[in-house]
Amino acid sequence: MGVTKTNLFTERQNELAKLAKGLAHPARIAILEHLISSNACINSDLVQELGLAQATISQHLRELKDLGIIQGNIEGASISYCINPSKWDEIKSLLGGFFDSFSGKCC
Amino acid sequence: MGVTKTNLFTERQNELAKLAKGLAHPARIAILEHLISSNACINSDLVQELGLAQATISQHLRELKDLGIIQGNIEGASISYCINPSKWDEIKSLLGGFFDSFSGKCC
DNA sequence: ACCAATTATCGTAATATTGCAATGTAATTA
DNA sequence: TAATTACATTGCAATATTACGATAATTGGT
Repeated sequence: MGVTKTNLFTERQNELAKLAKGLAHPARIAILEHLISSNACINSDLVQELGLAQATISQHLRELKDLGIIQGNIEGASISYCINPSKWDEIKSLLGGFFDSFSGKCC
Repeated sequence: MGVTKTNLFTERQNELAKLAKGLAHPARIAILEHLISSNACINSDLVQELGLAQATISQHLRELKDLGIIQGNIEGASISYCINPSKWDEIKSLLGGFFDSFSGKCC
């Protein structure tokens, strides 16, 4: 039904899936890459950089912000978005732990 | 439009997003965790383990298979699914590289 | 050949996501 | 204060995802 049965899964499984979903769009990957390389930037930069409409970028930024992956500092009339370092580390170790849990032996 | 403008992004960005999308559902996380801990298992096990219908599990397995994350070996009437070690490593290093690209310094 | 078990596929309904034009809001400048 | 700039939000259309019943397709045993 397009509705995920969240209650069937562990909190960790839901959390991992939610974070993965945050990364599950090339525009959001591109935004994060741009934030990383620019070491902070603003929405209008991104509209130039990617070829998407301002409303669309704003929507993607909101998703990343809601997940806590990025944070926006109001800077006069514009907003300076950047990576949230602590959340970034949290996700990194959560995903890292997941991928490390496979021993490499199989079948 | 619910349609991703793939052409706007780099191959790497699209690849990362596609892999993340594969992990972007708790059922698929649960399937992978189960495959890891069981060191191979079959669909009917998963139907017991998770509380989803057989058709739904089969659909999630197909997605993971299409991405190359898992592989299925026919074993009599049933199928023994397991992690694809080389693809697992590939994803691990791709994602790892992405998360390592952030220096930790910001704003 | 027949039947049961296992998995895949099809069809369909419910919901989610993506994208953008239009509009709203807040700070900035003229 | 009116115009401008920079984002955010709303509303909507197109498409994707999730879930499952029904129904194939394949294999194993009788």
